[in-house]
Amino acid sequence: MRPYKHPEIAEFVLERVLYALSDSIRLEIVRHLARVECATCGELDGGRPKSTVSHHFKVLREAGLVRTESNGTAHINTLRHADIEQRFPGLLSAILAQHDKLPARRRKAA
Amino acid sequence: MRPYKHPEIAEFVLERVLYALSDSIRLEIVRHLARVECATCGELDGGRPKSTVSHHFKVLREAGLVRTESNGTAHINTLRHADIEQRFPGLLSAILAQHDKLPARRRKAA
DNA sequence: TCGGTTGTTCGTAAATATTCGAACTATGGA
DNA sequence: TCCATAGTTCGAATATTTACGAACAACCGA
Repeated sequence: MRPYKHPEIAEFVLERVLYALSDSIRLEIVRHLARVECATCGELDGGRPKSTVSHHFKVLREAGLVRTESNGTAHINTLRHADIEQRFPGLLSAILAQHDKLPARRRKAA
Repeated sequence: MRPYKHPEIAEFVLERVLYALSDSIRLEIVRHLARVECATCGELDGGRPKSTVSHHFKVLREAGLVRTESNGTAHINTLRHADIEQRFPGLLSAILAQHDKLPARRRKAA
């Protein structure tokens, strides 16, 4: 019994994906998942309340960006990188690449 | 005197761009502009009230996706394709390409 | 079985977005 | 000058999102 419904690739909707990624918290989660391959929700909460994080994961799941699977008491999240790539080639790569090439954002020291 | 403020390339914010494109009306406008190169607001209103369309153009302008310039009484809109490409390489192409390769969406006949 | 851990769901309050009519601005032509 | 055209801005109603505490469910170990 799987409590999560993940959309199939054919069901992905571009607007929904873009919307999911238009939130800084969710975009950060996706970037993190792109680096670590998989992680529990707790590892990605950024100190926010569980219910808030759960909401964002739900949005990401329903967009097709994240797959969540139960593993004991923890829930393992993975980025559906290949699925998104198949449906929207180049999209996720462009978004993730953008992050890497923003060197001046956190630099505050002169 | 130019009544519009267009952000510079360095001011583009990914989340804002994604958000602007996460709305079907705005995405449609962008797709249209990608095809025709330039168009007035009226040509892109889809029969909606002017104030509604004006709002969506404002969102697109502030995200950096569209440039609007007055030309007589009409306002000419152009997609800032090169600017977006420079800041977020591959992003807009991926989004626009997606539209072209969706052959099964409107096919309902067996 | 009792707890502790992990995350979901519910309910509600606050913030944001969307829509659209109405009034307004700017431009160009008769 | 007067009028029509093309869009913007304002204001208000509606809808959607977000945030988060509280209650709940599933799982595991002792």
